[in-house]
Amino acid sequence: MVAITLPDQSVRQFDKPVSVAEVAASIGAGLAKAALGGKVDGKLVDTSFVIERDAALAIVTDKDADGLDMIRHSTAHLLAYAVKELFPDAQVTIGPVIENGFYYDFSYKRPFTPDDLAAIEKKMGELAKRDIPVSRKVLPRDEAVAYFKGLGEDYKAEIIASIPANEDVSLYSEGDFTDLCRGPHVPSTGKLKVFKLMKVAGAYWRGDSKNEMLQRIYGTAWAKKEEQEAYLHMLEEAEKRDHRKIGKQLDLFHMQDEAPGMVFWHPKGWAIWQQVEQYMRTVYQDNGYQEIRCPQILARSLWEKSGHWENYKDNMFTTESEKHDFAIKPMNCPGHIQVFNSDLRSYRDLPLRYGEFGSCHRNEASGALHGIMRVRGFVQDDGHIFCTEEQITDECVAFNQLALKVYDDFGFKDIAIKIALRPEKRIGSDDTWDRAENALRDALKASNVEWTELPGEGAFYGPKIEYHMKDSIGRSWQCGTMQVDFSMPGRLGAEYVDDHSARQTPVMLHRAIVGSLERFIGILIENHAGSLPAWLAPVQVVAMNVTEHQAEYVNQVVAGLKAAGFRVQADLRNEKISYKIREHSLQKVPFQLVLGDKEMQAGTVTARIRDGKGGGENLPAMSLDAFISHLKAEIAAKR
RNA sequence: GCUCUUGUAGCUCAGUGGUAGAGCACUCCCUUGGUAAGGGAGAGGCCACGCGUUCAAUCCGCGUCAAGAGCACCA
Repeated sequence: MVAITLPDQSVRQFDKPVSVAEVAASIGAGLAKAALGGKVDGKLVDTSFVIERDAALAIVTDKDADGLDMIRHSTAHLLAYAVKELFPDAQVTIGPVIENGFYYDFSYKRPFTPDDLAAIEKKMGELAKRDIPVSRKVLPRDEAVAYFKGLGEDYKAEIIASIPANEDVSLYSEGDFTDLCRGPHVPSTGKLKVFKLMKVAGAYWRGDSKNEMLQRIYGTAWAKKEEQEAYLHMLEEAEKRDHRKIGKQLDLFHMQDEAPGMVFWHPKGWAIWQQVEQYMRTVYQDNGYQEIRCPQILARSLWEKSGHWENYKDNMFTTESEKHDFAIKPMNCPGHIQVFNSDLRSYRDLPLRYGEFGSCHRNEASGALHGIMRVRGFVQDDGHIFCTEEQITDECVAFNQLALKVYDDFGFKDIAIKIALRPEKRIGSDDTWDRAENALRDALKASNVEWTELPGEGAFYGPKIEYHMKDSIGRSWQCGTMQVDFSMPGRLGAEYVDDHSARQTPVMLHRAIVGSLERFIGILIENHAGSLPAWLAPVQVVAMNVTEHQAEYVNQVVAGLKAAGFRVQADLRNEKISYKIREHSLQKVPFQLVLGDKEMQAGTVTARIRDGKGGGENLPAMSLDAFISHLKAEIAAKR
């Protein structure tokens, strides 16, 4: 007798071992048809899996996250099947599930073209329609190696050969195609209905840049057509919001060949920058940080002490003067330690918090550069806190609160917090790491927030908290970080005098909230699709005349708004009012003042608001003072 | 850095082995028009850079630089 416990805790008795498919069929024909796999005592299996003894079973369908993963994984195999049909001499390698889809890497004598992709996708559709059964069999490892070697699939053979010799491996077959795979897979290709191949690109065999470059085909797959359409729509939306495109359209910045990875900020882009920087400056001022400024270029001897010359040289721009080597700073922390060291510090001075909008340069690999999101020259809201080990938790609690407030002010409400824990390669004793990691956990616990932990992802000198913000189309960006560092203060000779007159080395906390301002502004642009809220908008108000009679009145209004501290422009051009409105609408100006004879005679302004519903919406005509109050309220609310 | 793709007017893009075209933007003229493009004329390019092949190269080949996608990288 086999007793199967279903998720609703009901128990079904079977008089002999029973497959997942049979259990599904015993529940209902609909479920039998929908079943993609099963979860037996928490382990995902195929529908053909035979349950030999009492177990808990959940039937997996496309309504479960596990089911969707199975669909994606099986679609990756379908892709490989189609490629082998069309290009028999291509070799298969691996094909995992990734976020929103899957990929499969092939070794082939030439790159696949877009035409190839279309042909492969068509073939996949045909193979899916034929509803070919997918079957699983198990072979001893050595037999499997021989099998794939015999097929000329050297990469597969290599993968299997790295599995321990005494283990069996599972093979999945559909039609003439057999692939090594841990599984599980959907029972037949007909379950795969919604998929699309996205792009092809190179990728290294086993992810190592020393290895051969393979052809990677990316695809997306979903349970329902509408889900795929929503996903494709999101991608389109992301493309429309591309900060590089909007940066050009709104005349915010440009980049050119002579300065790869570095930004030329135009007046409007720099206006945004100034808003962000000035805002972050008040954050420093209001939270116990002292702003400082350190040199851009420091001598090699300092970088040798800090360890950068040895470990980070490839990423630093170096220069030389009168036979001495220098490096342009890639980060601000060594400079901040110099300021700390410039005086004899007491434990009473701690925690000592320094902040800097320091310009840093890193020689990033050319292929890593991306618009203003990944650059070689950048500025961070970089701060360092010198404190004692006992103070770490309190400082992290305060920082956590501050970071969340800043994200909220910028309109990011959905923040995921993670702690990156000790990596394999690290310095410091396990005891120190225990204390540091627990200090971060305690801080987040005390802050009453939830977090996830990332084992092995910490920096070599200490663990860190990471802040990931979700943007308006659901993408996640890591910006803020709080890192505990037990190493650099000692290396660079930072000390303070404790309450027994003994010299101690402080702990240093590296922290940033927005991170690189370049990148953060890129994120802001994409998050708002260029329509920045009034407090950040480079031009907050444009005042325009309907005919030239009101030119003088426009100038008066503009002068009044300027005096009130707003970023405002006049548009007195000899163009129709609808033409001007269109232009400033495309420029995403939040408020457009249309000033004609009506307004001039009444001494009022009519404001057309950007964020109104439909094509365009006006505020009621009001006095200039009333409009100034309205604008001030908008800006104060950071809407 | 690696693989593939790309580089033509300020912008978005056509195009050809015989030194180039459109729309928008720009300048001038007409127009003074009330909520997303009024009309006309004009100016504007060493076709990324260098070296080859050719009678002739923006186009073909090689190299360099830069950009894009992905990979690797992000201490």
